[in-house]
Amino acid sequence: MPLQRRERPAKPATIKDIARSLGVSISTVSRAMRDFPDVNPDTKQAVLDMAKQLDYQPNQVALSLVTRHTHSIGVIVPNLDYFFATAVRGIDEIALEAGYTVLTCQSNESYGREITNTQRLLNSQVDGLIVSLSSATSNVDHMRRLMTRGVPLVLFDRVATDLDATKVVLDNHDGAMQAVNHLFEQGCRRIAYLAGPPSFSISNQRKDGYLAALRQHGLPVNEDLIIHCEFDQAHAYRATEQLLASGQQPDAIFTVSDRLAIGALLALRHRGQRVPEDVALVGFNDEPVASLLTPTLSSVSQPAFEMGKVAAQLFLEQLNSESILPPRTIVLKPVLVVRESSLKRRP
Amino acid sequence: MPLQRRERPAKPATIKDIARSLGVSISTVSRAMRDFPDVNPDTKQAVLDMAKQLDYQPNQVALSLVTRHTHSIGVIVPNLDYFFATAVRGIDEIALEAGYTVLTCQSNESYGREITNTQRLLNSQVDGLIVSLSSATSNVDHMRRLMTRGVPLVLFDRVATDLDATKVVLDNHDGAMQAVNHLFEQGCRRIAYLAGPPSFSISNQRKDGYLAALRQHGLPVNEDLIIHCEFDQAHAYRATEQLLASGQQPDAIFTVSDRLAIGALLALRHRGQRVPEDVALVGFNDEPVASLLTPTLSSVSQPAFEMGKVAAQLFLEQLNSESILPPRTIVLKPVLVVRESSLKRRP
DNA sequence: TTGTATGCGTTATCAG
DNA sequence: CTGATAACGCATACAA
Repeated sequence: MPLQRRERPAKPATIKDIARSLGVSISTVSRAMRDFPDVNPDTKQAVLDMAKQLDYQPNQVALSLVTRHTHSIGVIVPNLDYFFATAVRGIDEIALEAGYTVLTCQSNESYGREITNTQRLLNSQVDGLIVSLSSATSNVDHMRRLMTRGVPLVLFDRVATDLDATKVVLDNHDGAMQAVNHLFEQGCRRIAYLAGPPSFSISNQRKDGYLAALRQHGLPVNEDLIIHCEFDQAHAYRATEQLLASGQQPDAIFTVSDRLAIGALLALRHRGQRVPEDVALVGFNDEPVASLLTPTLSSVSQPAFEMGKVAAQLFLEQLNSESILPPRTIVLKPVLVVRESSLKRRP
Repeated sequence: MPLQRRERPAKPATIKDIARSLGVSISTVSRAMRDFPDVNPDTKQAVLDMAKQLDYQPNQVALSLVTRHTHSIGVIVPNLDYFFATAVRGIDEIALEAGYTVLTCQSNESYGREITNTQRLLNSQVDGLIVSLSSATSNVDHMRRLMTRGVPLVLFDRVATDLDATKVVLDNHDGAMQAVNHLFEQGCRRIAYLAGPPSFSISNQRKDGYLAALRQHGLPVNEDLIIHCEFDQAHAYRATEQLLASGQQPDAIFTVSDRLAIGALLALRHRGQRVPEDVALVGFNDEPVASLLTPTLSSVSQPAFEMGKVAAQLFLEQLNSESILPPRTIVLKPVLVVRESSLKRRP
């Protein structure tokens, strides 16, 4: 006895089917469907009825082949953590109301995957790309090629300095300065910086801000208080332990992300250091978890949602322009959110 | 003086361009590109060279129009929180190695958006859909229509009971029982259940497990200890306050998600209730935040990544089958992770 | 081994 | 108001 198997249903109806069963030409159907002026109301109604009856759905692929655009935006992000998930929502928001569909891919912090994703999205004929680079990406020739080919492109957050493209970024320098200034005001003088990988541009911009703030307050720069580590909690934990074990006792740690701050917090706790009494702590990103930690974590807040929205707006602007617009960079301002982890003095 | 404007670059090269500049026919080019057996090695090399020289990229849209499939999978999720972001990574993992691209859309817990997304993805000719339903979705006719049209479909996590489709779900009943059993063993006898909206099937399955566990232990069911609220922290906070104010003092709260558990935890803390001494707490999802709370949160862990992978596998299986496979449901088992918030007794 | 012709579903141009 | 027909970029059956 054969397995229960339902049959494949009939192929989807096309305008051709509508035309045939109505005895009119396909061009008439095409026009009727698209609400053209010069079409007999009766035939139009008949077409619409038949379309409904046959459950007609326009084939976007065929349409794209003709019009050469798909009304879709390719988005490539390194991962879908809180920050990027929020930014993607921002992109989605704007895209949706403009009638665009957002196709999101994760590069998983891999250069190879970023290239694959770029290739695939492009072959799928997305109308352009909004990209945040993977941490492993140092060579941006693949992005450069896009621009050469005239593909609309907007980079956000993780951008390449040596690429002359439209960008949306955070003022990382300023964010770091806010954090360090705050720590200074709290009486901290030996402020450590827990950084990401040395190749990571965002991390370096924040480092510059950190250094600038130290200079501004006449504090010496102690290279031993600047630690680089991979971008996850476990590495931050080890890096912090190392820092404490080295005898370089800091009285504050500023980290390049909340995730690293969490690693640092756990290490501090493990070593019996009180936060903020012994060591104050400030993170970056202001993820929801910040307010749930004990102590609650001070953090530099990024307008992730806004960032996504702006990126999408710039993208659409570029798309709708006749000529290629000269690249520009929008810089958004971060805001320091002070919580318990850095409050040594009550005001 | 006119604005600086670069010109639009030339249109992308097609096989036709290659053919013309080589003086061969397009079919020869087509065959050479795809490594067909019967093509002269010399011409083949010439084609490949020219393709590189012209920076030829195959037009996926045109190809799709012919082959009737796009090698892409549409994914619709209610949001991109930790659970879904992880599940999407799982889908991505499997899809990538099978040569498929994943196009992710968020319904934002909106029924309307879910329909729009379905429509758009379908018109983009994705080869099928992997969907987790929005919380606002009660009518699943749009999914039913997909199935009628023979569109491969896999539902995961948030599925519809009245839809005979292929599904990947968690054994929610079992997860809830594990949680309540554990609380019972810890000496809790007045165990409250903080539920999601009454229409929410996952919430109800967990409720059934909760009730079953109570029965199993001979505990009475107290309807006042079952509270429904919206799916966010703020509502959970209010609901918990209400529960405490009502005089129905529970000695444990089991919540339908970690997010609700956090709301409950904050409310308990605010009311001066100690966790776990006065009220034990167990959440659901085991998000990373669980181990960062104070006290650390016991939670029922879902294999989100695995769930995504299985969903993608079932999807591909369906896609590669000649006939339409009879729908089946894969049930994954949750694991209770015990942490401080529910440990009244040290073993 | 290579070329020709046709079709995928739709829009657009040009005649009726 | 309506109908042919070419075109979009590619694959493929059929010829040569």
